[in-house]
Amino acid sequence: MNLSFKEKVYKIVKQIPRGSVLSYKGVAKKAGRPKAYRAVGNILNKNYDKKIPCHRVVKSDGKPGGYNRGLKNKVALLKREGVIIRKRKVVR
DNA sequence: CGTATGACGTGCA
DNA sequence: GTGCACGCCATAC
Repeated sequence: MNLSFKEKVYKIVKQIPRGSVLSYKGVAKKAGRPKAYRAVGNILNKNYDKKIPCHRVVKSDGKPGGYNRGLKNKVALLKREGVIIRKRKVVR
């Protein structure tokens, strides 16, 4: 594979449609490494890119997890896109 | 339900 | 070359 695991993760996250969220584990699975959910969190939190809606990636519990640009901003962005946040969790 | 622990894959300093 | 952080799961209390 030409692409490193992190590059695959970026590609998956970039394909997340507006108003939708995906868990770190879900991203890892789509990236071909379902057991590397830990790595996904590490990569996305440390490597923010404007082209990557990493604010649409949350924990399996629906909790926001981490965010390089500020956790409050992450929640605000999600709400702005139509994602409802209740008790620090995503309502589904 | 909240807190704690152990084990895991990957990237970075 | 080494250690750290990240999130998830199971188990325990």
